[in-house]
Amino acid sequence: MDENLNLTKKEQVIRVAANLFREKGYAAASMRDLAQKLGIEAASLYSHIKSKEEILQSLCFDMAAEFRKALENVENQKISASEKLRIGIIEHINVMAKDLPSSAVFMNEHRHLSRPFLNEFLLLQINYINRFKKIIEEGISKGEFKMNIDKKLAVMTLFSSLNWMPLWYDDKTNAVPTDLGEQLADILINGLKQ
Amino acid sequence: MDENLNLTKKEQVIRVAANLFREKGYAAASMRDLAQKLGIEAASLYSHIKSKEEILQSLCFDMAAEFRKALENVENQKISASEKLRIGIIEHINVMAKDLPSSAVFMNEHRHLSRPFLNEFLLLQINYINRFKKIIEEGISKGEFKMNIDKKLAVMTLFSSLNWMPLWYDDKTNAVPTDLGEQLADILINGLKQ
DNA sequence: CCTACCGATCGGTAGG
DNA sequence: CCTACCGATCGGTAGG
Repeated sequence: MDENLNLTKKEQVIRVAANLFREKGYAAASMRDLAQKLGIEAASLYSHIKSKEEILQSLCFDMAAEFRKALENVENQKISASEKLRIGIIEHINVMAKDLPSSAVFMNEHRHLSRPFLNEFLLLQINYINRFKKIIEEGISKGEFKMNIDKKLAVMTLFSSLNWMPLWYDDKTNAVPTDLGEQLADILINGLKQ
Repeated sequence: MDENLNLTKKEQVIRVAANLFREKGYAAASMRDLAQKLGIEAASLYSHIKSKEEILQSLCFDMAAEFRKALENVENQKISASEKLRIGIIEHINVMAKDLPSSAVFMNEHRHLSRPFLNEFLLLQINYINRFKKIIEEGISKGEFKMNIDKKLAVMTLFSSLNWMPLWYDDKTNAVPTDLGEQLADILINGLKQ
């Protein structure tokens, strides 16, 4: 079944939960489903985790931390805005590709976080988006990007493409993550047009 | 509360349900929630609808039909592929803007359809995506678009941007739908670069 | 459209 | 990690 690798039992629970939450959605996935996939009784889950929501919190905030870390390495480099955008996209996609189920949960299920965790999560997300927006603004002010772009639309287009990827990307048939990132950056920066 | 307009009671139920499903997700939204928003008892809902899922089916398949209809008007025009793509995007966004809650449900909640409805829905969706893919392929073969584009990536980028829009678009602060469509088409076709 | 209610399932706990 | 179980809530029906 699932490889043990070097994961603690708690990590295994969270890993299997990520797959389940992605598949059925958080609300529709029951702890009994999760227990069954792990080969134990539902009550036994609670020796490893405090609650169903604790799992969701781990998944959402751990992914958020990964994304933030990856972007930090990009922002302070002395390169053009297009280059920053390109590398930022590649890094984001690489983070997702390392854990597609968690990425899908991060994107689609975070709304089931309870307060105050939901608010905290949304703040992190807005902050991350704004950092990409600044890169786009830098590109505009330096004359690399067109002046008349709708910045909000541009950044939401970028994020939509990035976040949707875990829903259709397949390791087996698609390009390796870095190539995919390169191509996505190329489409957004240079367009489809010849 | 909610305007009556000229809607039948069933249509009112479905309309309020769209808002509720968008807000909480289909699985987490209860029929008691829905009844409360309508000012009636949960049991009374069943004089108007057969089941919770019937509502989801209406929402998903009605939106699907709207999208298909809009695209048909575009495909057979004798215009360039870029023009078809541009108009196709604008039409898609106009359909969504007419009913943002249903659009959000269409995008995010269709996976809760039971079989065989889920399969039927997915076929419609794949068909629709393929029709956009053909426009992109036409653009490539006619030399309008770059030859070395990853067609699947291009079409998924397009769809991600389109489908994500109901989650952030706000009638009050954002551009009118047609302008938004124009700008999105411009970003995808011409890119951000100066 | 209501009251009254059903069986099923939910997340979680007690105690070992 | 298990058995046994809890109160709450779910979608839905019967009968008016």
